[in-house]
Amino acid sequence: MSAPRTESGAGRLVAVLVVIFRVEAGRLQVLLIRRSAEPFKDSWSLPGGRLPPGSSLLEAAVHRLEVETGVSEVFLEQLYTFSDLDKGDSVAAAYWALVDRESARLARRNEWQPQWYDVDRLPALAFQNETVVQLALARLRNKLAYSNVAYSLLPPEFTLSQLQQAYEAILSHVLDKRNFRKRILALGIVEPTGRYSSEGRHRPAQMYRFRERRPVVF
Amino acid sequence: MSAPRTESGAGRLVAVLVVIFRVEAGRLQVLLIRRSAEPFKDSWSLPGGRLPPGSSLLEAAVHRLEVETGVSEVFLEQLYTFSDLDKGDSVAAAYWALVDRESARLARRNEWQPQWYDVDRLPALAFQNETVVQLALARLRNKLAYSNVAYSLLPPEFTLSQLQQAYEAILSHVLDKRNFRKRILALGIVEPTGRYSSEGRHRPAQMYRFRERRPVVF
DNA sequence: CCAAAAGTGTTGGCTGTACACCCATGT
DNA sequence: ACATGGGTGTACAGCCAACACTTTTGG
Repeated sequence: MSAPRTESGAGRLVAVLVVIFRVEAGRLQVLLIRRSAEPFKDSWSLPGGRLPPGSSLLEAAVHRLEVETGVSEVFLEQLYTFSDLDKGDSVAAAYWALVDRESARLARRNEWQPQWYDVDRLPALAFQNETVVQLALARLRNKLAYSNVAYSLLPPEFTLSQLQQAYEAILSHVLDKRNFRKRILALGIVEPTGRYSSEGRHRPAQMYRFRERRPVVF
Repeated sequence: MSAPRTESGAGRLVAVLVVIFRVEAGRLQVLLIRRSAEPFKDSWSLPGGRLPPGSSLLEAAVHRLEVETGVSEVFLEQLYTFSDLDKGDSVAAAYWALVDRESARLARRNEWQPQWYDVDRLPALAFQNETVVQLALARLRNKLAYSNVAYSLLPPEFTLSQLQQAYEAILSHVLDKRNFRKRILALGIVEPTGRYSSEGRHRPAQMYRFRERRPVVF
């Protein structure tokens, strides 16, 4: 049957995890927390928690993201649901999100000590959270090519060079400037705002914004 | 936290659904069953059931597929996990699979009356199973282009015309014969067996097999 | 005038698409 | 002989990758 039978017996423990990425100083980073409970107490893991009764998976993921970073209107998508991350009998629905380093601010006062880590220099993680991160990273790299996911990685206005730097950080290889601009402009995911970045000791740069601040796939 | 706390209180009900496709007589079909329990008793739905204690999601999906069709070595992949298919507090992990009409044989004696339905002529479904089917269909169409998913839709040996017919049934539009053959051969997902189909009142056709009988993505 | 980043075009290869005819077989 | 499906090639267009110099500004 496609749904629960009304019957007795405890169900499964359902957890929700969120892989939260940002780009900082040309590095792709993931948000990790220190576990405050057993098992794996004090080791690093992805933020997450038990799915509260009455809450949908998405609501729980949004809430967790908001608790950790303070942001909510960002790209957030289901990644995969795992049932064998630990030896217990639990099911973990993983989500992934992209946040802008300026608007995402970690709650410093948290009992778990949230920290950003470069994806290519992760510490040892609880359960098999490295698997989850790797899967999220693969999805991210994949979606970069044919969607506007990056919209929530950058501030509302940005230069094409900044966008390119974000792409390079994610893909971890350099891109040709002219081809990058051609491709992005041809995709039509951004448009010029008419304003110019003045923050250089250099030539001012045209600023752009994403046409859509929600997921669009091509 | 990324996993269960050891604590009291019942968890969630976790269900596993499977969207099983086949191609029959040029039509793409989905397997449906009649619900034998409330709610939605006697209406059609996707095969599924509660995730048994101690079982992983994949094991449960494999098992369900095997119960319904008798096959197990086929393409089977996680689709999406829903938490709002019904008004209850359950979570449903959906999988999708492709089976060959020759080897998949429905268990006739089931209390639920499994039946194949054309995807474009579904009856009213319980919960929001139409959503699930539509999502699975989108994934299937998408994956056709850059993977060998079709490997479990056809018998071990088949002609390129049969393969093309399967593609056309899934995409629901006709394909150019020469371009199709060029593309499939260039992808390298199939190879000639050297044998010839003799089942025509027509010219015998070269038979092919898939190089890999497990998912390969390009 | 120097350093630093912005901005800009062309070419060649590859890939995908459109399109029509002949062949082998069975009846 | 005819009906049925099997099998094949070419030409054009769009896309992607490689590649280097000039401009603007601040110091």
